[in-house]
Amino acid sequence: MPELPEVERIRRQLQQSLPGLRIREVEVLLARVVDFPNPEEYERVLVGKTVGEVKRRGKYLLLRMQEGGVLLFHLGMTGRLVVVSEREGAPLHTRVALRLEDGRRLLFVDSRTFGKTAFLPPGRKDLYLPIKRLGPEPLDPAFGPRELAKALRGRGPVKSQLMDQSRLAGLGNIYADEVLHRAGIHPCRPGNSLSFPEIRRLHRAIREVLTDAVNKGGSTIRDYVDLRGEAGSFQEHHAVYGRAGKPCPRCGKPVERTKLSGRSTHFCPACQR
DNA sequence: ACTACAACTTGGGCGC
DNA sequence: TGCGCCCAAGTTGTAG
Repeated sequence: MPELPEVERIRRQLQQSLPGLRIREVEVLLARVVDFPNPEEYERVLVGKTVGEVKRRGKYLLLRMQEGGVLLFHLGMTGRLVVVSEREGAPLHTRVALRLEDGRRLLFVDSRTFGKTAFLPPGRKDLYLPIKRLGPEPLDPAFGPRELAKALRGRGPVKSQLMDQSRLAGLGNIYADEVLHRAGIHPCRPGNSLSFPEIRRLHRAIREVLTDAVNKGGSTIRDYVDLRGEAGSFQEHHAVYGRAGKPCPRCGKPVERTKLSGRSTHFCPACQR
């Protein structure tokens, strides 16, 4: 589920509660969620480390350790991070548990197990290819229409290009649909067919939708909750995603749903050209 | 180098 | 109630 706004929400909450805390114990409950190194080494190497700054890159959460190295999480479709007090039990589908020095535990919970975690040793962030391959950050001030134009090279559908993490980091199925609606661009348009004014509109739409979504706590379709267990509210503002057959908020015509490279795609046939 | 699709996995919702 | 089918916020690997 979690796309850039949801991950950013969680990042901010982690940044408020974790830095300065030491990890006392690490328990991997499902080995295959650990991408690197092997689960035993992951457990061993994290014990005694102190959490520093919490960063985000695309949909990845990066917990810098003060001693060096980075603890990484990708939430996949249903992944959650939860902080529980000393006496609270771990929820169903807890995959990794980190006990902190204040007694609380940081839990990685994921029913579908598409999520991943890894520990990247100091100075070895480049060894983790998924991160190395990520495209630019859409909310980075340096990301302008020119950078977007670069991401939209080639004649594939613009929506697929927006979701391609190596072209642009952070957009998934929900926000790709929402952004294209706000810009008035049809999801099936070849990326390289967009005029520069259209690119500027799309660039603006990306910044506006993502910023707005972060401020509204992200979108909760089914599973997403933030660190405190609270759902987002941006789904109430979706113009097209999940609204097939309902009126387009701009023109009132029914929103259509189709399939584009295997993903359900929502758009207004009247507003999006 | 493209695009399309299956695979990974669990669970919810729907029709019968 | 239950079974079977379809669907789901993501990524990766393979086939064409």
